Amino acid sequence: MFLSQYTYKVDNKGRVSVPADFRISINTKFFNGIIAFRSYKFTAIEGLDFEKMKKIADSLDDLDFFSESKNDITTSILSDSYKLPFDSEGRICLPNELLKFANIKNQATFVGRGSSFQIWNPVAFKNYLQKARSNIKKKKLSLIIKNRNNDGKK
Amino acid sequence: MFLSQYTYKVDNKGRVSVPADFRISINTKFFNGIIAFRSYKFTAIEGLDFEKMKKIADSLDDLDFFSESKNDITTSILSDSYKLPFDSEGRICLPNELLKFANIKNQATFVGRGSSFQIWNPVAFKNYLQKARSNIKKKKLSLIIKNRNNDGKK
DNA sequence: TACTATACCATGATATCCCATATAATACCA
DNA sequence: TGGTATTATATGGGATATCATGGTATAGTA
Repeated sequence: MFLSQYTYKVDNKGRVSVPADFRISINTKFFNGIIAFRSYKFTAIEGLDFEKMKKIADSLDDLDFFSESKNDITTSILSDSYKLPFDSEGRICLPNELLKFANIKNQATFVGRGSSFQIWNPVAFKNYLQKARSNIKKKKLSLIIKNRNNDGKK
Repeated sequence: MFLSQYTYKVDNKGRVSVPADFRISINTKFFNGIIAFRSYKFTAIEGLDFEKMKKIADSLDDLDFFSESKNDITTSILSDSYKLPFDSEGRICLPNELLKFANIKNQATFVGRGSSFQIWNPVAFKNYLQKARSNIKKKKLSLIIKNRNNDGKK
């Protein structure tokens, strides 16, 4: 499980160390590295392991070359994804297209999200985190939701 | 699994390098190359390996023998498909008929789609990708996928 | 013979591997 | 508990191999 946050340097080759703690959570049976793609909600990079991406791909793949609706999704998820292998030091090399999208330059923040993680511009993430916290305080939504989930739903 | 996109040059003989990353995903047990045919939904070329083509052929074979439309599909897929072998450098030679159909001239973009891939005119694909992205944002399809993933599969 | 297609060889750019070092975390020992 | 040794981890740079691409040669074909 991916937890907490780590901020590391991005060198001039685009290389970043993946947090050692994240690496032990990554299933490297099929591919020794991670899959990365643009987030749909945030200006950040989504990261997960090969196994999880394969599940997503399989659910998209009904070997149906004639279906219309799934084509947009398949294209924008799978064609926009990158296989990023670890080097012997546990680093990955982030492609320019992703760096630009997430506005990452010299530093990157790895953010744990349970079964996946994100890679942010450190400042952007700090801002987002602050906003998220104050939202929670204002509305105290987190508790309400949790309670509703515990009793109300099956 | 075929992921991400690669844009390569097409030389005056019609030769293109198949992305190295795609090559390792291609099952070359039965045929050292790919199968290519016209896409039905896009102005692009569909690509897959021999094994997957065999699965498609088998699944078509199981369909109703007397259904007109399915016979048409079977005929047009199987008779319009090309076996394109790799040369020693991992290139294929795209037939003129496919190049013309997909409007490919000097450059071609290989697009990963999980268990298969497509070959596009780079500009045409860029336009389509942009459209697909905005469609997803509009309709919030990303959520639909996530949900399908969680409960849909056993 | 002319034309096409396939096999073979060459090269430059880029990404990957490998080694070196610093710093932080941990273990060990007094 | 305090201090030192040892390991793990992040980071940097240079060497190496891979890969895309161009060209030439050979075989097949009409």
